[in-house]
Amino acid sequence: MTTVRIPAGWPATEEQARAVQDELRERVVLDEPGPPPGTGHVTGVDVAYDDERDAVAAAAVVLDAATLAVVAEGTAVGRISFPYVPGLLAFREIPTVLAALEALPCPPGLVVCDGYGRAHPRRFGLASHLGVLTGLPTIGVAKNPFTFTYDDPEPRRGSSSPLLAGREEVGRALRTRDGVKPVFVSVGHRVDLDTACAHVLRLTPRYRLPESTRRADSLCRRALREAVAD
DNA sequence: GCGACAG
DNA sequence: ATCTTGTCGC
Repeated sequence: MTTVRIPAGWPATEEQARAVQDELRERVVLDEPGPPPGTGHVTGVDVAYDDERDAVAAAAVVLDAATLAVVAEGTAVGRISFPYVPGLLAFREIPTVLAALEALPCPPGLVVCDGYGRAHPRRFGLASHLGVLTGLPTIGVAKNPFTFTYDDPEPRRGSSSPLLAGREEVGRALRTRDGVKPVFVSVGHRVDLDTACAHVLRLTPRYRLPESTRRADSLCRRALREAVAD
C-alpha cells in the first residue's frame, strides 16, 4: 500500500476548486462509445474516511469483465485533502484514488466511480475529473439522485428513465434488481451513456450496486482500519 | 433569503 | 462518509 501526499497547488478554497473544474471540463471526451461490455478489465474505486484522525484510504479493484473475478487490487492511504462540499467531492477523493490506481500491477480498463460524472452542477463530477486526469474511460454510479429529478423506472431489472437537470438528460436512473431502488448512472470520460448502463447491468448479477464498487468499498474500509491501527 | 445537496 | 443490534423477509 502507498502513502499519498496532497499535491502541490491543490485547491485550498471552494472558489479555486470550481475554477479548476471549469478549466478541466473542456477536456472531457463524450464522443467515444467506450470499451465493449464483458471484455477486458473493469475497475472499481472507492474511498473511506476517518475525519477524527484526518485519515483517508482508497482502493482500486480490477475485475475480469467477463467473469467478474478479481484480477488485482491496489490501495493507498493519506490525509484528507478537502472538506466534503456537494459538487466538489472530487477534491476530497482524487489524490488517494489516483495513488490506488497507480499501485495496480495491470491496466484498469474501464473505471467505475462511486458518485457522478456528467450529472453534476457544472457537468464535471468525480468520474469526469478522474477520467480527464488519467485518460481512462470512466463512469459514475451513485446511490442517490443528488439534486436531479427522475421518474421511477418500471419495476424490472434493466429498465431505466432519464436523470434530468431541467430538460437535459445528464444520466439515467437504472434498475439493477427487480423492485429495488435504482442506481444513478452518468458518463465520465470516453464512454457513452448506453454503454455505461450496459456495463452496470453486467456488474450487477446479484446485488443493487456493481460488484466493482462493492469490492472497492470493502477493501478501502479494511485499508483504513489497518492504517489507523498502527 | 432559506434549504437541499454525490461521498 | 460515519455512528450501529436486531430483525423482518426472501
